[in-house]
Formats: sequence, structure tokens, C-alpha cells
Amino acid sequence: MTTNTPHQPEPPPETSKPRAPVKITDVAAAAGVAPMTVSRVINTPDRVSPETTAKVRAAIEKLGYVPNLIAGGLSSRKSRTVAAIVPTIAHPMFSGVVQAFTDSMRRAGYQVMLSISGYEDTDDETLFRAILGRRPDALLITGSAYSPGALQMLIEARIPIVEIWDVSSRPIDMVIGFDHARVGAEVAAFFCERGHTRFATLMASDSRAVTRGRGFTEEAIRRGGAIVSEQVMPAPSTIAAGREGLRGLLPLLDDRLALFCSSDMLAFGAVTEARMQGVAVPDRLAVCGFGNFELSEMNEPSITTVNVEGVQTGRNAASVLLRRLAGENGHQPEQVEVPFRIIARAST
Amino acid sequence: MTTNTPHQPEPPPETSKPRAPVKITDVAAAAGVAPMTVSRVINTPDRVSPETTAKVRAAIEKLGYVPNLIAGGLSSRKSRTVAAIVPTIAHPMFSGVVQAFTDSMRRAGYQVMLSISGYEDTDDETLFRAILGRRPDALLITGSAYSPGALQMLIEARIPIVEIWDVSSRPIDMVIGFDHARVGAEVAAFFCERGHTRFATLMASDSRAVTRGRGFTEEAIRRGGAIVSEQVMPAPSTIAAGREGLRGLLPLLDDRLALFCSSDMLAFGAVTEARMQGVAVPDRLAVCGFGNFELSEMNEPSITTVNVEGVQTGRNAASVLLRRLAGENGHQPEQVEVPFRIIARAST
DNA sequence: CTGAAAGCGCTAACAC
DNA sequence: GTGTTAGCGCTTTCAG
Repeated sequence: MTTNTPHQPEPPPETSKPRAPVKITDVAAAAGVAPMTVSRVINTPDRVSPETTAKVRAAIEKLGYVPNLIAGGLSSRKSRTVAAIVPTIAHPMFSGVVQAFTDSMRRAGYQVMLSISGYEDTDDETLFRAILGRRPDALLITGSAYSPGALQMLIEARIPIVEIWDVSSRPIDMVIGFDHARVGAEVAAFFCERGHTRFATLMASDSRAVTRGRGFTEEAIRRGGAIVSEQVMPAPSTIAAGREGLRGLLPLLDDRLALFCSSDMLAFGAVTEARMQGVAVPDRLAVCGFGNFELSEMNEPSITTVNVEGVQTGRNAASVLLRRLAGENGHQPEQVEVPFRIIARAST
Repeated sequence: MTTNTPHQPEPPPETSKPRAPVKITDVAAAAGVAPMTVSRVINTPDRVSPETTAKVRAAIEKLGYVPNLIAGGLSSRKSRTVAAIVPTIAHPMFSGVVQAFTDSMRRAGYQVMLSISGYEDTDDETLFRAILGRRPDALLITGSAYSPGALQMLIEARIPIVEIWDVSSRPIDMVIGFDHARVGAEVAAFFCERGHTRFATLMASDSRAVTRGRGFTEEAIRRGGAIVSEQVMPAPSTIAAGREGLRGLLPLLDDRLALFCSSDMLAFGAVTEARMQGVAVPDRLAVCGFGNFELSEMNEPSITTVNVEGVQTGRNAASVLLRRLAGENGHQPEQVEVPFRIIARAST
């Protein structure tokens, strides 16, 4: 064509380098072998002779070949990709889970697709369609209430699924978590053993937190204690909400009170506000949080809390999935209870 | 076959549902149309007649069809996937970036593959190979020192890349961040304007933090101040390190001192330890942090800090990438400075 | 508006 | 050890 083609200037061929991304046939041609041999050098090197391997490696290096795992995955029906859905990564527990999980999976050659679902139940079917459409080899989800349709999609995907955070009553496949009601009960027992009889809770409005609060009040009452206040704050938990919560408690502080907060953020806020208001901690107000953030350990006074191992949970989740993906342990459902423990500190 | 096949029991056909995952041809057959028509119903609905659309939709619904985006991506050479690499998600700044970025991208139909690189420079070429092999349509990376080989891979991938966090001197493509040295300089100016003349820094050993510290000391000296201590703590920043850092400063607190910490975690630790040691804040020791964590605002005393918008950065990063992916603004490099600002509080 | 043919880049399965 | 053939499940392209 010698006619003008205005507004569509072709890129001048200044650099002689090939513009198209290099693929396996390019490498094969450069090395003088079949594409399949290149594939073997990459995936099963021990089935290729050293000389061939060297030739192919050189070609790969020279051309800067990066294998297209998408194409490979389509062919082998393995994406070497796993999806993870968590409500948030702002919470140290979940950031620990995600960090440990992505790390473990990457070591094993898997990439993690992360989805952050938020605490409100949005349209889970749309989310799952977006995820399952990418054909992950496995799935990590955070125990939560899913719609029947969404649940159905998960089951029909026929991939290993691990639910974390909550030992739920209706496990889909594998579960790694703990019993939130029991956490609350143990904190109540902890307070009672220290002679407390008046109790209050300060909970975020997410379902697990509420469960912990319920476990707490039930056990406290069972042991003859009195619940004098049950405040619920909108999730996510903040220090500000903790401070506000404590101000709501001030009229009740004429006598000794034990407060259970659903998060260390709330607990820190409560302790800080107590200091400002001249309420003695732990003499007048004893406080226990949840999550064992660094904050609780390093604050003055240090704050009693419940430790839950996010990192360990993420690592465990990766390891049960990897085992299942490796074809071991058939389809045995696995249900791992992650231990939690109360760490007594200066605030109680 | 009537012979025994021990150890390989076939799954009994108890449920009559098809076990194989349903694909586009199944839907096409069920709806009595060509596969291509099913594809159009999903991707370009306005090019299909309402009646056909209805038939196909019904078939999709009935079979529970979830389109294989991997296959579609191979064909269309678009994965509708983007990768993000951040050093950590434990830091509120980065968790904000990741949260906002994944959210924005998901809204636009993209899934995010997350990689957490850590602060140590591990083998970046291996990491990039794992990521680029999945053919993301775009990339978000956290400005950092990459090896020449790794950089080469990024360039040859020929996809939009946005670097966040640092306005670096050698942008690969697009950049969204700020000048860390200038942050330090402005904090120094802030202190000087308040009459300070003796300064100290407490920095984490990551390169941006060090840059902020250098900016601080240079400006402080330029304005006639004296730097009496420069401590560097191993990354990541912790409250514990802040407390320890303050103890190292005690011998220097005979006179008024202004301390710049590379993170609010360090600043909170320093302020807390100061309270324990009976050092008056801000009268004897003035403290400024970095990051504007909730902690700093809600602590007593509240802590002066530098605000950087993680959420806004993540959202910006998504929007420049999406614009580029939509084919607008050609290949204009984009360099967005995210504003930062000092928030003066009770600790200064 | 709908369909048929071809092929995305790779690997499973089977030859040699 | 290495090569050949035939797809993986979708979309592009072109024809009607």
C-alpha cells in the first residue's frame, strides 16, 4: 500500500527484536527439537538427556521464554492456582492467614487469587462465578453464611475446599478453626476463677464475635455471675469504638466489673479511655480482648487476650489442601481444631 | 468387562447427574444453538435476539454452567487477571492498597493474583516467572530494587505496569507514590518551626524508611539543628522496637529532643515507653510517626504523624491500569504524586 | 442475528 | 529419549 493511512501510523521497525511473545515452538525451533521436548525440559527434566536439556535451556535463556501457564493449564486441566476468600486483610488474624497461605502455596508452585469479601453478605454467587470460572485447583474460604445457590456452586466445582476460622456445623469439605462459643466460655471461666461476679461484653456486629459473646454470657450466668451490659458495635472493630464503649459503661463502674471485648482493638480503646477517665485497671475494671495483637502485649498496662494463630491457620490450610491436591488421603474430610489460649496480662 | 478390576472400583452411578463439568457445547446442545451463540449471550448479549437469549439463559441456569475463563482467556489473549506484588499486608498502608485495589479491579471484572514478596530481596526472577507465566493483563508492583534480569522480564511482558509507594527515579511504566525524602524534610521543617534544635531518628531497615530518615536529617542540619542519634531497627517495625529505641535514647533526654520514627508502630512504642520512664511528652520528648494508623489518633496522648493514603493509592492504581487496559491514553506514561500531610497531634 | 471453521499455546497419550 | 497427533474449552474470523 502506498496510499496514505492517516491516524494509523505503523510502529517503525527500529528494534530488530521480535515483538510477538516467544512461545514453545519458537524455543523448539531455536533448539532444533520438538515442542514436546521443550515441555519436558521444563516439567520433567529427568526424562530428557543432558545434552538436549542443555540445548533447550540455552534457547530458553536466549529468547527469554516464559511458558504460558494458562495454555498449559488448559491442556493439563490443572491451573496451579488456588483462590482465597477472606472478609478483610486489615485484621492481623486474617492478614496472618493470607500471608502464610500465599507463602506456603507459592513454595509449592501455586499462585493465590485473593478475594476480599467484606463483612456484609454481598452477592456471593457472582463472586464465586468470578472465582470458579478461573478454575482454581482448590479453595480457601472463611466460614460464613453462604446462599444455597452459592453453596451448590462450591460443591459442583469438585475441588478441595478448606474453611477456616470457624468450626462450623455444616462443613463443606475440610475445616480449620475453633469453637467461638467455647472461647467466650473460657474467658468467662477465667474471670470467675479470679473472683469476678459482674460482667459486661463489648462485641463487634459480626457473627463470630456475637457467638463468642454468647458463649461468654452463658458461662458467666451458669457460674452465678451477672451480666450488666451487652454492647454491640458495628464491624470492623476500632479503637474508637472501644473508647466509646467504655464511656457507655461508666455509670456501671461503681462496682468492680469484668469486660470481654471481641477484639483487642476494642480492648485497647477501653483500657485507654479508662486511664483517661481515672478508672483503675484492673482493680475497678478488668479487661480481656481477643486476637493477641502486638498492641496488647506492648501497651501499658498490657492487656489480657485470647491468642489465635493466624499464621498457623494459614499454613495448616495450605498443607491440607496440598496433601489433597497431591492425591493423598483420598477424600477423607479433615477437621482441624486450631488451639486458642488465654494470655493473662496486667489488665486482669 | 466382566473380569474383576480390584483396587479400582468405579464410582457407582447412584446420582444420575453428569459428573463431568459442563462446558459450552453442553449448553449449546441443551439450548439447540451453536456454541458461539452461547458465547455471545455471555459476552455480547446485545448481539443476540431476545428469544435466543432466553433459551440459552435457561440452559445455563439448568446445567449450572460456569464458563471456563481460562479457555476463553487463551483464545482471546486476555486473562482478565492482574497481579499485585507487595512486601507485606501486615502494614495498614499496604493492606489498604491491596484491599482497595482488589475491590476496584473486581468491580471491573478482573481477579487479582496476590504475591507477598517480603522485605528481603529474594529471587525476584523466579517470582516474576511464576506471575508472568499466568499472563496477567497488568501488574501492580511496589517500588523496590529489582535485578536487571527481573526488570527485563517486566519490560518484555509488554503489559501495563504501575509502581506504587515510591516515586522512583527509573519508572518502568506508570508510578503512583510520593517522595520519601521530602516526607522526612517536611517533618524536620515541622519540628524546626516549633523551635526544636535537637533531633533523633528511629528507622526501620527498609530502603524507603532509610530515605525518609535521610531527608529528615539533611533538612534538620540545613536548618541548623543537631542530630544526636540515628537508630536503625530491623524491618518490619514493631511497638517493641519503638520501646527499645526509646530506652536507647534515655541518656540523651537531659535536654529537649524531637524524634522522627519511620512508622507509627515505632512512635507508639516510644511514647508508651516514655510514659513508663516518666519522660514528659511532648515537653521533654516530641514524637512524630508515619502512616497515620488508628492507634496514633486514638492513643493518649495522640501521636503526630504523616498521613499517606493507602486506599487512595490502591484505587488510583486500579484506575490508571483500567484506563490503559481500556486502550485510552495510548502509552502515555503516568506519574501520579499521592499527597501526604503531617497531622499535628498531642505528641508534638 | 447466527453458525462453521480454525486456532490460542500447551500437554496427554501414544508411537518410534 | 524423542517425536507426532490430537485435543483442552473457548473465541476470532469470516460466511451466510
